[in-house]
Amino acid sequence: YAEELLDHVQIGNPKATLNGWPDKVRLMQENWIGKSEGVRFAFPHTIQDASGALIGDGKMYVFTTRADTIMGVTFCAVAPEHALATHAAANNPALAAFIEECKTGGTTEAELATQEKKGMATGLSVMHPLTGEAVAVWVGNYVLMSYGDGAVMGVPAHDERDFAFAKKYNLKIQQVVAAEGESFDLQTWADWYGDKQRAVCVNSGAFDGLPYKAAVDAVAAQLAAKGLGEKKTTFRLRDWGVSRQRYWGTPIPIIHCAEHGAVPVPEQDLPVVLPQDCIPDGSGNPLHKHEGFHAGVVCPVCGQPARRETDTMDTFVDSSWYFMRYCDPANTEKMVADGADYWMPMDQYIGGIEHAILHLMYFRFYHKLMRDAGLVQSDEPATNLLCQGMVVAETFSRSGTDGQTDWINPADVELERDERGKITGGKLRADGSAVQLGAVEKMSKSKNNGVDPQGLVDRYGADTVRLFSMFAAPPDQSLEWSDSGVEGAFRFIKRLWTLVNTHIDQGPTVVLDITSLNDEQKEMRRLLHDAIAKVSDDVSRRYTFNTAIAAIMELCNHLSRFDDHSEQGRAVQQEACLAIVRMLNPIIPHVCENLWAALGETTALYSASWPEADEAARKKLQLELVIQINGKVRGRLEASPGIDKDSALEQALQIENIQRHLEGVSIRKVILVPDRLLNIVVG
RNA sequence: GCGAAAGUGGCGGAAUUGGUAGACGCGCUGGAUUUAGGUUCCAGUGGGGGAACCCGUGGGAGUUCGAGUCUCCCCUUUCGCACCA
Repeated sequence: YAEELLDHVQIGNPKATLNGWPDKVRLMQENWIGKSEGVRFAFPHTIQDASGALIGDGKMYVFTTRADTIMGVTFCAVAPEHALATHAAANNPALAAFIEECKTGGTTEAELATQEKKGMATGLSVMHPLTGEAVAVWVGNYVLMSYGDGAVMGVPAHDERDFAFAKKYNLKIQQVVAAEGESFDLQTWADWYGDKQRAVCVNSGAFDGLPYKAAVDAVAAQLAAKGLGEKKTTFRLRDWGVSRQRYWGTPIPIIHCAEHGAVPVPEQDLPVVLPQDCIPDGSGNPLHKHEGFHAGVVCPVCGQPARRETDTMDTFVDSSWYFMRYCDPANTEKMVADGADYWMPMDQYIGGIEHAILHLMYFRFYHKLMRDAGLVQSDEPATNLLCQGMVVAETFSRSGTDGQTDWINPADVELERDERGKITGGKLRADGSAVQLGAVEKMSKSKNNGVDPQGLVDRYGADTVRLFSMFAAPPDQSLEWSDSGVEGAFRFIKRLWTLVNTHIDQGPTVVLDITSLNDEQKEMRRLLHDAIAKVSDDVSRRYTFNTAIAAIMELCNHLSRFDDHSEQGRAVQQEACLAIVRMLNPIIPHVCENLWAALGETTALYSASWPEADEAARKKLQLELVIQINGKVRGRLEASPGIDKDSALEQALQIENIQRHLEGVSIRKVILVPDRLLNIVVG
């Protein structure tokens, strides 16, 4: 499935269907799948093992993306675990010791990054597939058994790692690729040596003059003619071993019989259920030692006593399709039923970035597997993906009595600020002692900077905590926790409550008659319907709930200044209040349900429709045109929408400040951005 | 080492298609109310300057009438991968 997993997720691939996924995740999956197109070919040899058989049938296979440089091969390197390495080490204690050293080498990131490229000659040689020359085989600590065939061709002139290796061990460096305007220097590596784009073959006989792609094709054709190789696509993605020696996983329904081997549990005996009394003691496979799990188990074929499979499945197996059970919760007969056809693929999946290449790869793979088993109709499990950010908070510390750092919870700290308001440190609430301000970090037990939302829910209510969480940052960014930010959210809710109730206290309103409104009332409605349009777009398309809330706050600020107690003025207020309550309902539902009823509505708020922007109401009566001179703002003027360049310029020239800036210079050009700005270019 | 993203006031963040940088909120300053604290309300709040104005989106170049936004180089931070032939 590697190819299909790549095609559907790859950015820019015509077959891609996951365009609603973040680019970051798509790229991570692409790199993880690691598709690499090249040539797999063999170096023939006559090396025999102890029994006299040819090792690998006399062929040492390698994989390369640079077949065009095949005439520059001056050595080969194999992984320490390679059969040829093992063979050579049998009579070579120094080599055996080197191989052991490679195996014990560190595998941490830091160790790998600094680890030196090391090797040792095996004394063996293989034959170059095209020239027939002998090529020495080395063991290299940088060659991975798990990728390709565990062996590589060494072309030091055109691979940076091979170059370093050849320098270190005095191996021959043979230039076989040239680039226009560059000269090759045996002493120092230059980036162009390995650049496919600029490469043209030289010193390569029949291939001379060919650019990269043509040379690869020609080399592959020659190798194929000799029966030694062909073009091949290699993937970094490997098989998924689903079994685990764990108690807590889905049992694998297999019975092991001494005579018949691994036999599937008959369907009528499914499901195999985990024993409830198994207590893992940390040693060995817990189910293997649990006799009750095997009691009475017989081979389905011969009926003789047998034992169950004791490995369980990786929990990633379960998380790869659990969500489809929600589509048909009452169905007890099938793995998935008709509901999955209706609901899948899911429109929006939300999860942390930490799942980018584990769960999110497994569940895509498993979905394709289920599709090919006829269980689901779709190709992919989720159309859109949102990776939410983490919650972070400031850290506070002080030195403890024994010299170690004590981390103080932010809830116990009184902040100290300088006159600008910058936080400089803090004091412990309990005893007033100074604490040191640290970095803003992911909430954790070790840094003691976690905040319990329950305490805030008790104090301010769930709506306040919800509002702050949505307002503090866009959902895909990390959210910095701030107690004063929570208080700000609480203040807004109180202001909203006062705003709506002040309106309600003035009594019932009449039906809005938009034809009879004055300019101020029209302007208030324009602000309202602009806000509805923005909030609708933010919530449904952009998922920027923080800016949606900001737009509603702004609208509330305008509405509290709209002091119109006329019948139609109050009708406008009623329209605005009802729209605000509906827009805020998903975020602060408890408050909104109350306000909705108080505004005189008798149906439930959750069944009310989302407000729609009235485009006619959004037309501006007057607008402010910014006047720039050479791109700098020098004035503004009140204008009617659709004002043309000439009349805008004419009016702009009346402005005193504009006149001053035009003294002694001539106008070269005038640019009008309709209804926004006028730029006068002078020189 | 490779790949990706980001860098905007004191802070979280806004600026959606190259068109008024700093929306909204926090914090801070001043004022009103209050016995006081808290709450609430009003005004101010990027920097410099008396003002006109100048400077300002990590640094440096460039494209453009116009750049936070586009291009190139550099710096820093964060994330991902790990010798991938």
